[in-house]
Amino acid sequence: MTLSQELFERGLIEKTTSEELLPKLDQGGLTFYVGFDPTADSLHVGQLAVFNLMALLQAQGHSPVGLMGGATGMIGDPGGKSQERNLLSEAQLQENIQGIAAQIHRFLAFEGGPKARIVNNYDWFKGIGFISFLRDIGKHFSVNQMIQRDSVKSRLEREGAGISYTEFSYMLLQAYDFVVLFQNHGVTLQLGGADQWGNIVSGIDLGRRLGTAPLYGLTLPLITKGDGQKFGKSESGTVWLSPEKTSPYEFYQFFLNQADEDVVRFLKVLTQVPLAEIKELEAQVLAEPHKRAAQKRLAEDLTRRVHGPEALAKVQRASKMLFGEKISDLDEALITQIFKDVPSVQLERARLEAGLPLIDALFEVGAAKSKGEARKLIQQGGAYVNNEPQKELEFLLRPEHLVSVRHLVLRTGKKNYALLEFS
RNA sequence: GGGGAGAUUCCCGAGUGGCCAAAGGGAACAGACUGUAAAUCUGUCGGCUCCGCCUUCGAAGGUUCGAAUCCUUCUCUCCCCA
Repeated sequence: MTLSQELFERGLIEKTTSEELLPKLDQGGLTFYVGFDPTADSLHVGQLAVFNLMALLQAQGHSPVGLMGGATGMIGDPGGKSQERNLLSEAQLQENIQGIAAQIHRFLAFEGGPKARIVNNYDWFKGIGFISFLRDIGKHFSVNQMIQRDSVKSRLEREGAGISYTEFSYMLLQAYDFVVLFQNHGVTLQLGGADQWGNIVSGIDLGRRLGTAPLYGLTLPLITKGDGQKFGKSESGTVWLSPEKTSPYEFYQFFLNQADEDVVRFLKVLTQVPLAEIKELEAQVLAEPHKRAAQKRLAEDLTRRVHGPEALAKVQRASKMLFGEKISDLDEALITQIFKDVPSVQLERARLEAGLPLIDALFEVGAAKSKGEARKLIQQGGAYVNNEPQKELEFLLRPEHLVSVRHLVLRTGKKNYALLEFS
C-alpha cells in the first residue's frame, strides 16, 4: 500500500489542493509545514491527528517544519471564533511557544534523515515595515475575495461582533508564511485542519503570483465523536498533552473511555498502529466489547507516545489499584505516585486520633460541596473509605483506617478519589 | 420619542398574599444494571448544629400578622410603532 492510500484509509486526508500531490507524497523528499497558534502553553488531544500525520510523512522521507505563530499569535485567526480575540502579551506568547515546541519534539525526529525543524514567524515579520508589506504582499489580495471567506463573512454578518482590521489581515500573514517558508526552507506543502483550507489556498495563490514553485495544501478532517459532541473534552475540560495541565492518568483514562463506535476511527487517525492490527481490534470490539481491547490499545499507544513508557506503566498500575478491590497496605512512594493527581488535603493527626467524622472529611477534601451533600452521599451509599462503601452517617475515621503511615483514601461515586494526609 | 412584555433556585420554565426552598423538564451528582461504555430504572439536587433553623425568586424601600406574589422608585432585557 502506498502512503497516500494509507492516509486515505486512515481518514487523515480530507482534501488536497491538487491531485498531483499524491504521487509526490508517496515518493518522499518534500518539505512541509504545519502552523501552531500559541494560544496556550500546551497543545491538546485534538491536535494529535496532525502530529500523527506529520510523523507518518516524516517516516516516508519528508521533512517537517513546525511553524510557531509568534507573530500571527499576536493577531488571532478570525476563523471559528465568534468574537474578537484577546491579544496575548509577548512574554506569554514566548512561554506558550516554548511549551508547544517541546511537545512537538516528542513526535518527530529532530536528528538524522529528513529531520524536523521548528521556526517562528515572528523572525521574519518583525523586520517587515508596514509600507513594504502593503506594497509587496497586500497588493496581491483582493478585498472583494477576502470578505467572501466564511471566516470573515460570519463575523461581518453577526450583529455586534464585527471584525477588526487586525484580524482581517490575518490571512495575509499566513499566506506570506507559506511563501517565506518556501523561499527559506523549500517548503512546498502545508498541512492543516479542515478550517485552514481558506488560509492554505491564500498561501498557494500568493505563491503563484510571486513566482514560487507550485505549492500544495492538504487538510485533515475534523475529528468527530459518534454522539455529535466535540472530541477532546472530558468532564474536567480540555484534555491537554502537558502533564501539568492534564495528568497522565487522566489522559490515559480519557482514551480508555472512548465509545465503541469511535475507537476504531481514533486508532486510525491518532496512532500508527498498523491497519491490519486495527482490523483485528475492530473485530474484537464487535465480538467481545466488554474487553475493550481497542480502547486499551489506543490509550496505551498514546500515553506511551505523549508521556513515555514509564508514565504508562505508572498509570496502568494506578488504574488497576483504583478500579480494584479494597485498598490496604501501600507504601508511601507508591501511594504518592498513584494519587499524585487526585485532590488531597493535609489534616492534623490529632483529629484522626480523636475520631474524624467522615462527613467533615468529605467536605474538607472537596469531595462534597457542603456537609449536607456529604451527608446525602453517605446515605445513598456513594461514599467509600479505602474503596469500601461506608453507609454509616456518623462514621468516624480513626488511625486504624490508614492505608499507609499517614494516608487514607476516600472515594465518592465510581471514580472520584481524594486523599487525606495526616501530619 | 411612543406603546407593550419581562427579569424566579446551574439552564429552560411554572408559580400572582399563607399549603413555596418554590411544579415540570434539562443538566449535574449518587445507587442498581454494565464493560471504568451507552441506554434504562431509582434517589438526590440552597445552607446549617437537618424531625428544627437560616438565606434565596433583578436592586432598594414600603404595605401586611404574613410577600416570589401587592405598592413605589431604580437597573437591565425583549417586542411593536415612529
